Amino acid sequence: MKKVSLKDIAKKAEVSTATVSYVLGNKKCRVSEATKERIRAIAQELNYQPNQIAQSLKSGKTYTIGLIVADISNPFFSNIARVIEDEAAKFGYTVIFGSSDESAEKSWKLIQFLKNRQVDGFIIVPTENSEAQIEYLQEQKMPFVLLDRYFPQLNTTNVAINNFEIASEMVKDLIKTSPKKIGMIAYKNSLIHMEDRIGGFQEASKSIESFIERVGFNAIEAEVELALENLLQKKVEALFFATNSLAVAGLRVLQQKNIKIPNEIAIASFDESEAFEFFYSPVSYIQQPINQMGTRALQLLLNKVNTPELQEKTEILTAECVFRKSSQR
Amino acid sequence: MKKVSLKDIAKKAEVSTATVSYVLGNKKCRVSEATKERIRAIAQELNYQPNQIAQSLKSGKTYTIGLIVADISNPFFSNIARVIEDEAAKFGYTVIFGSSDESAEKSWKLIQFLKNRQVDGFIIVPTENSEAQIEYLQEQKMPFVLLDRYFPQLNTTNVAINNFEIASEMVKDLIKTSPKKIGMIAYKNSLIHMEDRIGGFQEASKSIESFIERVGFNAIEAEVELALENLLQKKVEALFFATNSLAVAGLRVLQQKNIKIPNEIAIASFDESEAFEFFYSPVSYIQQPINQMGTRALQLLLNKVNTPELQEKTEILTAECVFRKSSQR
DNA sequence: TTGATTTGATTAAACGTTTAATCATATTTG
DNA sequence: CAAATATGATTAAACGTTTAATCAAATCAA
Repeated sequence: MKKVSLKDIAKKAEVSTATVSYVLGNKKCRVSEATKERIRAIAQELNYQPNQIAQSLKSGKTYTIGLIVADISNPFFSNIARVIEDEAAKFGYTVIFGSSDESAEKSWKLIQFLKNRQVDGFIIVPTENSEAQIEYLQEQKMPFVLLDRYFPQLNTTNVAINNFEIASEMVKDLIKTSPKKIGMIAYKNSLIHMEDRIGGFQEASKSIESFIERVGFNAIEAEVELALENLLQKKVEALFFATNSLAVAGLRVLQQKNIKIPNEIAIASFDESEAFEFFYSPVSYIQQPINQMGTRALQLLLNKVNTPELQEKTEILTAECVFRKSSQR
Repeated sequence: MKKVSLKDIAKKAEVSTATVSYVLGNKKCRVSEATKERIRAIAQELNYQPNQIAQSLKSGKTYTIGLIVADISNPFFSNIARVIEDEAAKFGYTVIFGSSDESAEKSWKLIQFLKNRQVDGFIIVPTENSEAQIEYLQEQKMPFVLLDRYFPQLNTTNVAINNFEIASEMVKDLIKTSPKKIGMIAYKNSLIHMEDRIGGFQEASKSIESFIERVGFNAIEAEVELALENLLQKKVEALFFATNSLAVAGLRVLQQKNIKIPNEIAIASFDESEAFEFFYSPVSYIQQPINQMGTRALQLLLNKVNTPELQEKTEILTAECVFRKSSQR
């Protein structure tokens, strides 16, 4: 069952492919109504579907965008992917995605890969040390939007949240019962979102003793356990997790060590997780505006795709604190 | 910064585009080493990247596969997507995905959409009433593999799990302390995976009184609450959830109604969820072999893509029961 | 009636590749 | 030394579209 092309329709209708193209493309052109009808009927009959590859080659547009996230299996990113997918579909765009695993090398491979596939633009959650990749895209005049994180020294279009302020707000709540020591578990990641979360933590806890433990991306379980043990030795009375993955790993350890939350230690976390609500002491968390993040990123990208010389801008959306029992001593 | 094409390299190297194509494509051909070197150097210098769109148009292959899941934001599917993505990348394939939301209409739109984008094949988690779509793909000789569910009456290649047996095993464990009544909450979905889970439940609980409540996909929260209330009225002493989403909604209600698990009611669920482990009485669940499901589906698809007349086959992988406290009375 | 305009459609080139067929030139063979 | 072969490269068509340029015939105006 060969694919039906314009040529097939043209042959059957005894006209040129150009005529068929004009008619099916609804271009303004001079073709008699009779011929139009005939062509449309035949197209319908043969169930003609235009070959987008050929269209893309001609037009230089693929109506495809590349989405690079840290890890599509992380609910935060899969939820954002879902939003972007839905929003893109509204405008006739398809989404191709890839996971960088926070590795600049993988990220570069993905960029090359997707660029060869001629995506019209990128939405990228950048990894550490990927500045050069971003600058490369700029040189190539390839439209893109950075999401979740960005590089302050680079003039790019970004969609992010008020990490510093919201972390500070959450931590202030965490220490409102005046503990003497507080701890934070964050990733070993120098990107702005992480630094801002840490900055907010420090700002809010500057009046008391604070400790920060940072773990790598690889052996989260083991490293978080170690980090937590260090903090327990310091006798922290409150604990702030920089992401949901860290919190879940942390909860596991806390539960296992049978530490009473919030009485012995009050806790709160960034991001959401289904686990938070069912932990015996429901976990306070910072809710990111995922829908907005996805739709804005896509909107800004499409703007750039359609208007190349647009000014770069950074959009900072506001997250919200959801207070539950885990932080109320 | 226009894109560099074979033509640009050819001009600079003062040879024909054909020669450049042969050299960069590493085809066996008769070109002197000197020329080869010159061409390769220029390609490197100009940072030539082949235009995959043009290649695809010529070859009829896009090295792209379409993945249609029920909902990419559901961890079960995003995890599978991740596995498929990684596996596909190994073979130089890209994944384009879409969420059907269990709607045959959306599924059809996605199939059309992806087909126009000339994907080489599909991995589809089919929705109810999409048999015609599947048959259409067969007529079109479009390679595809069905995942998670399939239509027994259609001769297709499928990757699924032993839903009946594993559900039966879990339910048998659930009733080993001889409760008199057991309930199940399932989706209103006539597809085989759901029917088999229900079948396994019935088979295992045939010696006692059993009740089945089925809820729609839309207002899960409200419907699950209603279903649960019905079952509570029947005074069931054990409860089996057909999926993680149903279980999470159910746990919410159970927690709110302050029902003691497992003492008042023993529970177990299909699928995993981060919530299960942190529920005060960790939830027993059926763990699906997600890695295998993804890799096998992709493998079978690539086999079909490369060997069109391959025989259809159904691969049934085995899930495992993970017993925790919630089912031990 | 002649020239200008409108109408309905075709031609041909282009997008960036791939690849069979062909063609000079150089080298080997008998 | 002529014929056969090997070497290094080019030509041209094709994939399925789009679209500017062109063309022939019919209609109109003067």
